Amino acid sequence: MTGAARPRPPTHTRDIARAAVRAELAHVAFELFSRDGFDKVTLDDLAAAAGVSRSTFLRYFGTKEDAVLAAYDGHDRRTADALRARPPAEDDWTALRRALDTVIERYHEDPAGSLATTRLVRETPALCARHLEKQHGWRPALAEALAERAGTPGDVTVGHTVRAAAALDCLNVALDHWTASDGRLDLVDLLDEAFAALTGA
Amino acid sequence: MTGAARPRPPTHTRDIARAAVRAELAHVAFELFSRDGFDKVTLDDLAAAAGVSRSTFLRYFGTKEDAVLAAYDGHDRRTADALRARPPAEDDWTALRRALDTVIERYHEDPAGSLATTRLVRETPALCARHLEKQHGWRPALAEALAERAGTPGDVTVGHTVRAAAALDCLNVALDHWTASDGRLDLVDLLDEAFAALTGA
DNA sequence: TGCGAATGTGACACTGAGTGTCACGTTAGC
DNA sequence: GCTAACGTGACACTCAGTGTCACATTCGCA
Repeated sequence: MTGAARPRPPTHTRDIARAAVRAELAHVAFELFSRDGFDKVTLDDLAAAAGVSRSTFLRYFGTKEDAVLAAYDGHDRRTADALRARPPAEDDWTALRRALDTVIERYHEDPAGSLATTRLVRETPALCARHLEKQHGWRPALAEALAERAGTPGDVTVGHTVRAAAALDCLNVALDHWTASDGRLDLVDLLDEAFAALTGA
Repeated sequence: MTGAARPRPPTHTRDIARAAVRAELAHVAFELFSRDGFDKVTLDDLAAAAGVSRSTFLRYFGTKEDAVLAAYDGHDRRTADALRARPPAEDDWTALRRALDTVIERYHEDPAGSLATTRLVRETPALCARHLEKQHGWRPALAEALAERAGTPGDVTVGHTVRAAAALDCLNVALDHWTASDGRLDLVDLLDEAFAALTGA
């Protein structure tokens, strides 16, 4: 019965400030990584460039990789929510394809920035690996959303998981080609093509 | 014109000995990891347990993770070869499914060992991540094999890549369920179910 | 307005992974 | 037997990531 149970204080001021600092740190980090290469930049470099201590930087981002990959935070929840919002009668593939529009949106909002980020991630083995790992974590959320759509929440079948995974593959492959084309190819077309290759083959 | 161009000396004795040492090191490492947990075991522990120096251990396996994941070496090449060996008329899905029998075989040869390895990998974030990364590297080889089957070697389409990726997902999801069932469920059935969820949905 | 607690930050020490280098001993080829 | 290549061990080094501590600021509350 101590005052331990206070997860959210009355004021959100701190949280807002914290988010702003986080964004600024991510920005500085991205600039350095792009200029010098991810591996060449040390945590000390980042801290110095951002004007904070190494400790502080690591408090905002647990790892060097996270400073870049934070850009993808929330994609899983948003996609899962979009999936749940699709008409219940819609088949899984269509629902997944439409849910991914939520992700694609972000790329259309800032094509140049998205392209630069994607390119950095794909070209840096450490980032690529960590991104793969994080994205792998999206799978359960999507599979669960599919199970809910099927009217059996909590009962995630092999099928739900496989389809969720395949949909993420489609996204990745489409992004690979989009990046390789320097953003000239249409992301929507690429994603449609990827899904088509899956459903009708 | 110096004697630099001699990639393979007359005798293979060294290579054979090297492979044996490598296998022994992997075995010792696996025992330690299983007993104490991957993260608790340091490179010094491994070296001491194997009776070699830390340097030597790192020469055989570039990273701690590789000492475990070396078990999967060659799976990509074998699967791609199996894919190329399938009848040209066979559709991609069937060919992929059959090619994965090559991988499944290994699990039937030593179910207990495979189960232990798979479990260790899935339960250890660092191993899971590294495995994901390595397996991601199989994709191009499989996609290229599909392109060759299509009579267009070198021309890897979005479809080839997506189907290769999806097939690997099927393998992973099937293995997840197999591991979760302590090896009681049939791996072949699980893999069939995964592919079925993909092709007919 | 002032007090106390929580919180953000910096400084520091520490562990452990991975890299590179060098010297030594063994082994293989001639 | 001589020589060159190779495997190994012993270091030293960099850097990521963790944990701890003290200090300062800020917020909640009286």
